Amino acid sequence: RINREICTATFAMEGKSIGDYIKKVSDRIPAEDIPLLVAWAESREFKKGTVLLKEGTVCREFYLVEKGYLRTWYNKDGAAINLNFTFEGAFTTNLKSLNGRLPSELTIEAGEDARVWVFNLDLRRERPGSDAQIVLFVRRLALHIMLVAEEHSNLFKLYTPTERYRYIEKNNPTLLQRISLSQLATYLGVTRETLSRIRGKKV
Amino acid sequence: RINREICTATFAMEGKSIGDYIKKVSDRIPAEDIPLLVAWAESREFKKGTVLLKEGTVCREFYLVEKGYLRTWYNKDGAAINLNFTFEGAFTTNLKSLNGRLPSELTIEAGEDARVWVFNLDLRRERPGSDAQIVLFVRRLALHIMLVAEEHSNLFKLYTPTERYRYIEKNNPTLLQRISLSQLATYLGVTRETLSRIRGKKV
DNA sequence: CATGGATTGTGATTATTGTCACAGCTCCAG
DNA sequence: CTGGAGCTGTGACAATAATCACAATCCATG
Repeated sequence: RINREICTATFAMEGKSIGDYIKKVSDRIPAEDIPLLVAWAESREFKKGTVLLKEGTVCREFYLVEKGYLRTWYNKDGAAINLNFTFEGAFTTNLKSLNGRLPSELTIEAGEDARVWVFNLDLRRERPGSDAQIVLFVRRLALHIMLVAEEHSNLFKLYTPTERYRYIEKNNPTLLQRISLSQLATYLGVTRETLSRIRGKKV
Repeated sequence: RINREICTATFAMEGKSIGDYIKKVSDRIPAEDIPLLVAWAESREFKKGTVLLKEGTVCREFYLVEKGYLRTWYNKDGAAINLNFTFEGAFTTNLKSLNGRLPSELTIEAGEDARVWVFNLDLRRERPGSDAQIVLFVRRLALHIMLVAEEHSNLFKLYTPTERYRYIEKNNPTLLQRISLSQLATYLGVTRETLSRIRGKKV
């Protein structure tokens, strides 16, 4: 059994600044504009289980995880189906809700105690002059988030459950270390029993 | 058995101009900028089976279908897995390849004889002055395309094969009329035999 | 309108996954 | 240290889908 506390510390941002993660999304953002983005964001703490985006509300924020992780899930007939885990240094939001001003079908909550940079779109409007580069950044970020989501989708469209697990094992082992088997099972579209058996089989 | 020719005619653009479809993607594009976009695009004809985007090449275009349809597929161990069908009035491209200048893992080809508006990103650069609104349009279009793709992904993440078929039957019956059973099967992630049996069952 | 290749339907069998039940394990609170 | 709630592992069985084989049907072409 892996000690969750140690893992969290290991994966924390480790001296990298929020600006570094902004650059990672868009290297075409001029360096002098990054302080504008940083000034816009607000750092907040969330206890494990705290809901950042509630099903039924319109999403007006996006999030950059500094410590801990966020879990995005869909409520299917009372059961939670996990669609995304966002770890340190990564962004998340609900683009469908945010872009279309639609009530969210998804919930985003803290999977561990978390520190998160919150970018609120309504707050941004109150900061004149900084708009052009920020709009550019938000659009790049949106595409970035969608392309990450597409990779998860392809697991389902192209692979069998066993192949999905092997893919995660190879390309995203962080998930295996930090996410419980039951949580990971819905993320891979199988029951916890099936995932337990896949994991038990030799490679 | 439905006659494919008649269907195609029924679903063709019917007097709607390319400008109408641009407006549908982004109602914030000023009317006076639409001619710029229209001037940028080039109308081309493709015979059934012609490849518009070849696996391994970098995608530098996006497409608006005027007549016929485009089929986007992934080559898995020699077998084609269909990821998208783009019909009259809809846009498509490979955003991962286009955005990251990466060789495409996907192929886009004409599923019927087709007439297509081709928007070439390299051509756009040669048209000074029209850039700002076009960049805005391309970004909105990218998000639009991704959100459509997300709907297909959710079929896999949330539904069983039978539920997927029923969903398409209800929300996208065009697919059932215009796509052959074998092609539709890989799109739904089942074998053609299984799809045949699902279709045979009473609701 | 006949014909042959491509597509679709269907049965038999196998493989995979889900469901249900329960035992064992972990870890925190008292 | 001890209970107990919440995970996880595993067996038995049911449900679902894949695979293989072949018959039936469709439909473009000559």
